[in-house]
Amino acid sequence: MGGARSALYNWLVARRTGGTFILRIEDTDAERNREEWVEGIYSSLRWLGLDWDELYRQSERADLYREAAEKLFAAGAAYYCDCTREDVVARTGDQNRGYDRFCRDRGLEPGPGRVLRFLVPDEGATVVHDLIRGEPVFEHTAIEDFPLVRGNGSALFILANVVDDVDNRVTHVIRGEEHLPNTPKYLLLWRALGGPEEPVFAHLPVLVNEQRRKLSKRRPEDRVELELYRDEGYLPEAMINYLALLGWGPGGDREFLTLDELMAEFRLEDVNSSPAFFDQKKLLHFNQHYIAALPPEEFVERCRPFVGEQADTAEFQALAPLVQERVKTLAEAPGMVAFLFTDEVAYDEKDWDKRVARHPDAAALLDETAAAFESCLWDADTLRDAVAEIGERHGQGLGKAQFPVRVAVMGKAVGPPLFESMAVLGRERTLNRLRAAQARLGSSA
RNA sequence: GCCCCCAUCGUCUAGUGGCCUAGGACACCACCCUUUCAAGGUGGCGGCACGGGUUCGAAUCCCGUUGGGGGUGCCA
Repeated sequence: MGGARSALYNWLVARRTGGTFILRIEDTDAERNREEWVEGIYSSLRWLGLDWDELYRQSERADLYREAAEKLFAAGAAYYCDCTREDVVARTGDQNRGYDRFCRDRGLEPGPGRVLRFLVPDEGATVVHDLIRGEPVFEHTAIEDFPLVRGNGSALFILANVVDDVDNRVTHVIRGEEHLPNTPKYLLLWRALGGPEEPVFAHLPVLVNEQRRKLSKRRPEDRVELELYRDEGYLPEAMINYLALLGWGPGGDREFLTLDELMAEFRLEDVNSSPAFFDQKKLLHFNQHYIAALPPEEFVERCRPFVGEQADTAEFQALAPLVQERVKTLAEAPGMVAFLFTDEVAYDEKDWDKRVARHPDAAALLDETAAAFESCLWDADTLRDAVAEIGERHGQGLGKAQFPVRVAVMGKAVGPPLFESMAVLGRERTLNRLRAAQARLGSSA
């Protein structure tokens, strides 16, 4: 989720400035990389509609990184080190102290198991120019001699990133705030590599959960995978809109913006600097709004993965507008229209019990309604008037009187408007269901 | 521990020294509408963390305190 928000902001900046949006797969750690995760990135980005101009994987550029490492070592900007984590902790007595520079002057040559470390200057400080955070200063004494290359010869992420960013002439580094502490290292490396004009940085506020902790894949309840939302029937435009608002606002009282509007109005300089809670409830509200705003034909189209081929029927089409304003996700659509696609109504037993079995006049209501429906005109208004009149005879308002009919025809007490639904269902099927309900009620009584 | 970041209703935000007795949205509550459920409408609840400055005037600028978060990996 955080990555998607970062991607969106990057995409927005690239598109509005005529820049190039580069998708780079940072898979330098072969052991942790999984092909399905990479596929997940592609499909999620495509789902959101964030198209990329260039694509490459760092795992294909190892030669470039090796070359840069050799150059750094030759120039004395980096040195080899054979200390293990345990060695360092044993010497410093501190789990979180960072590397103690033990190997700086040992003159180690490259070799298996030896990491290449960047030699951070003892003096001075590095200033980060950040569009969102101003100019944080990092004293070099507080920066450890960080590793660039693993003992197995592969590049770590910071080396790969700087090499690629120099190579790509990257102008904007827009990423999560958790990377801010890496930035002085990035800058030191950039300069050591003789990079051209430095990029401008924008460190976005992190996305947090209810406990105000950074959203994490490790915590399933954080629900950070986009696929989860796609599969539950969230609309990408709702997700985009909501994500854009996490850390940024268009000013004034507007909240609903299309991708095009975002592109026109988004400014990195206006991004907030404090963490934002990813509120699934508000996302749901956005989704509901976007579903209701869909043209009915498109709603039907988008429901197909959830409703199946039956989504194409004229009955579903006819009811679509009434369904749209009653669902918050596309996944709820089947429950709304299932009654259209069956001959045998599946009763919700609770509703049947409460609204039919224990309804004082259910039997009479069902009988009279069935009789009236035999020959009346078949449109929603007529059907409503008929039931209203029958209800009146029993001293009941339409709100109460419709329940036995509703449960008989649709199987449950909640759903799309009854009379419109019956109009779509047709006389024969409606009558069959009323009779089935009469029989069921009679046999249980 | 050390480094860095952050601080307006519960949440996301508007607000960039006077337009603020702080506006909107989500959530929540009430009422209206109503064929269920929704949607919609109206109203309500609720906030500038605290303390010092600067200024005629501060939510807005400065300092400090407190609180929260991130980093501190041969992960990214």
